[in-house]
Amino acid sequence: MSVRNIGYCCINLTVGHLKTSRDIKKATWLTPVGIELAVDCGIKNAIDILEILKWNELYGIKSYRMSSNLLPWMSEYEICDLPRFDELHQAYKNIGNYVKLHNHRVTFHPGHFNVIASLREDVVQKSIIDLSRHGEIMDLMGLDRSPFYAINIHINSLQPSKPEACERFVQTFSGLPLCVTSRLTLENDDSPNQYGVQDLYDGICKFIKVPIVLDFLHYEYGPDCNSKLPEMMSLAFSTWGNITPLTHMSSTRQLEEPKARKIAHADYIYNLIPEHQQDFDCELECKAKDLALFKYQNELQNLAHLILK
DNA sequence: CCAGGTCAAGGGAGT
DNA sequence: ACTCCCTTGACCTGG
Repeated sequence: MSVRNIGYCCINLTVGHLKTSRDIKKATWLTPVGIELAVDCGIKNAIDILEILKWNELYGIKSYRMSSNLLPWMSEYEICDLPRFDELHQAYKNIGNYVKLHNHRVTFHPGHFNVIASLREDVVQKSIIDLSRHGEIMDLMGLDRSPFYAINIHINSLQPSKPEACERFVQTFSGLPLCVTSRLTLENDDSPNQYGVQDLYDGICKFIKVPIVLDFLHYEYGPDCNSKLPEMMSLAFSTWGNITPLTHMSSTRQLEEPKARKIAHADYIYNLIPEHQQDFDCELECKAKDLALFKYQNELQNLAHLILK
């Protein structure tokens, strides 16, 4: 087996009381106590992240994507200026210590509003701030500045053209803080018009050190779909140096709801994660979260049992 | 207390 | 032109 660690994203459906995306709405944020409410959410979210990691450890799960809603409205302030910052920092340090002690891998997947290649300067600036906060939180956790702890995004712009958007991405990248550039990764898209592994490699990775996160479902529907998957895996994995590459796995929702759009994610996985001679980690993007991970592992065991017989 | 409406944000694709 | 999809369901109000 070349898949080393399989993880899930953000929500644990088994332990229902743990929440890591406590948030406040704009109207609440704008009240005089908005900032206290925001940091209170942040501290509670961080405490629950640690509880989820402990639960993961109990079940042998070493890979976990953290929510990007960890700290409400974080683009609106400097984290170190928050009231109760020491308390928040301690909660983050506890996470980082646990991650390192038990060899877990945690990542971020910041939202689609981050478009650092955007033609709109205001969008670029907001994206830089949001990505910086993600990097700063990982710094506060004491996590290495390495794409092992990936901050993974899409290019998310085709304007004014693919090559020019890549150029803008490369330019903006050089202005990002080290806490981001040292961890930033790029994921292949799910549409033939957008960015495949080859596009990312040619347009970005030849110029700056940004590893490619290969999403197996997106590969099916993206520009690379006529290429051989093993070759695309080799190409994506070659961008990781000596760091274990990260991948994403999911199944199309059409297998559960024929009328759903093919790029929508299913509750569970219906295909095996592809194999490769090189080890890699894999985050499952399933609506059923940890339940999907267990179901996949159980089916794998059944399969192995049948093969052995 | 619960159900339902609503929520900061970009961009592209499907209808 | 409008809705849905991606990332993260959870907040908040009115009954």
